[in-house]
Amino acid sequence: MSEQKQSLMNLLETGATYYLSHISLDCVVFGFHENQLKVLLLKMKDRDKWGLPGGFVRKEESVELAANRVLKERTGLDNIFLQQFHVFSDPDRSNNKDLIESARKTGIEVTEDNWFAQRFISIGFYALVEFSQVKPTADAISDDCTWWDLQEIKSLMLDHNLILDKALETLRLHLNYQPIGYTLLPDKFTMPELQKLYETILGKKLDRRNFQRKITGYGILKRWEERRSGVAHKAPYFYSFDTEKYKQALQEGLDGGW
Amino acid sequence: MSEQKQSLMNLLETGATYYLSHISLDCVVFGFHENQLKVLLLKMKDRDKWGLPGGFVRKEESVELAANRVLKERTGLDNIFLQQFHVFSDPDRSNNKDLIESARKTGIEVTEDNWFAQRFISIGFYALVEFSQVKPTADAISDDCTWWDLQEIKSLMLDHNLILDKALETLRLHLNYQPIGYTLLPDKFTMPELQKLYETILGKKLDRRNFQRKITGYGILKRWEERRSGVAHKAPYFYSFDTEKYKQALQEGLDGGW
DNA sequence: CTGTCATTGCGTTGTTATAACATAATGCAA
DNA sequence: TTGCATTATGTTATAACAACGCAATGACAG
Repeated sequence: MSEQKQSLMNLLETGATYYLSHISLDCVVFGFHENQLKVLLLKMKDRDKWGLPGGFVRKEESVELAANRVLKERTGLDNIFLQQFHVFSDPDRSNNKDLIESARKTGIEVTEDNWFAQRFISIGFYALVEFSQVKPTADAISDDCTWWDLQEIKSLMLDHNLILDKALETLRLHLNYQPIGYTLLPDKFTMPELQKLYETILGKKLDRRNFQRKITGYGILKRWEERRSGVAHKAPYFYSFDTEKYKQALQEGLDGGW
Repeated sequence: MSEQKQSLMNLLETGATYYLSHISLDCVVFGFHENQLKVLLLKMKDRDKWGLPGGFVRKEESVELAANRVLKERTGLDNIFLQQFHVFSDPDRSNNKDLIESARKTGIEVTEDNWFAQRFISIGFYALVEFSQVKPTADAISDDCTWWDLQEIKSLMLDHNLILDKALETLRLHLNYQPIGYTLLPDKFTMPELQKLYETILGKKLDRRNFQRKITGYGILKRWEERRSGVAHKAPYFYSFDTEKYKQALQEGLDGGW
């Protein structure tokens, strides 16, 4: 028996003992690569359906801890920037039809009375991670785990499209009073890269010069003498976030809006 | 046996059959009266502890529906403006010590294995209601249900202070891109009353004239010819919300910040 | 009836933030 | 060397905002 199949059977048998019933969580993991906003998705076993990485809450942990644990398994990363944003609880959102179907494809029948087949209320989290640091790893009910361009994502399993939309909406709102980027970009980045990140999240173009003025006005950036070379055209400066002031801004909040 | 005691025993016996396990909800109900922001609280039976109105989620309903149901029982109101804002899930936040203690005071022993004694994850909602319309009604584990001035609220049961603080924080943020007042004020109100509401929520003074310009600029108010009379000093105009444009503003969002 | 006074309604001004546009500098490529 | 796309920095017009002035009002005291 494959390791994955073993792990799934294990979940089905012991789920009820280790996890809280009725409660699940789903994570919208945002990354940024090649000037594109990416989302980490899992492909359901032997099916064409994709879905968000998710999991369950152990009997002794908080939902935040659970989300961290789940994402550690999917990305290899610790201490991910995580934010819960909504609870999805439509009674018809899931009897886990999709998950049960995927289990069946693995050769495991899930009965109606199984812990896995119950109604789940899902707590939505969004995560902002550094693309290059992530090692996408599938879970017990999935074949594949990869990044998707936000624009290319079509129909997802269950209500995951709804969850994704709500996550993006929330992220856009948070942009108005929170600095964003520290967890999404590499240590050193250029102004055009940071701007592109904002433009991608907001889904609209911004003026280069006004963007620069505004973002530097927050005082959370420090500029290096060094410039990016190798690419064509005038070399842009490298920037990094001033972690001290960044964290301060996270707590105290910014003012402006976009 | 009292009706309340009967209802509590009923809950303890049938809770597991009708409600989802591990999931509860708590509501921070805001009202506005005599230029004060009020919060609806319940007094735990025969104890000095007060707490937020809360409840559980029936097996076939969404958490939003559950919150509406609970608040209908506590306030007599339907169609309350409700907003979920956070999930509280610290594993130590509650083994329902306070509720069990209150049940004991009623003369009911709750055993460790009872449905009531399990760990609960609570979904926080805030509600904005019209003070005068509310008929505060205690529940099975409480003695009393009344409005409290926000400033006078001291130590609450469990983590309810945390929940209250988070609700207020969220409300303040929402003020930046949502019109507020339609559900908190009577049909007709004056500009100073509306301003006082904003000032109370924000916890700071605003300039009369700038406030008027900004709020009328949203185009969600209509002014009556009529003025408030009887009170001393110059009579202020009455205003009402233009429900059409108000709802539109709720959906599309406002821009400014306070 | 009359003057007082706190409050309301409407208006003005100076400052700051924002949007839109201009110009010079840079570094690779032809 | 020149062309060109891109970056860095600067300027200007407009809109938003904060701070303040002043006349009108209406209950109240005398």
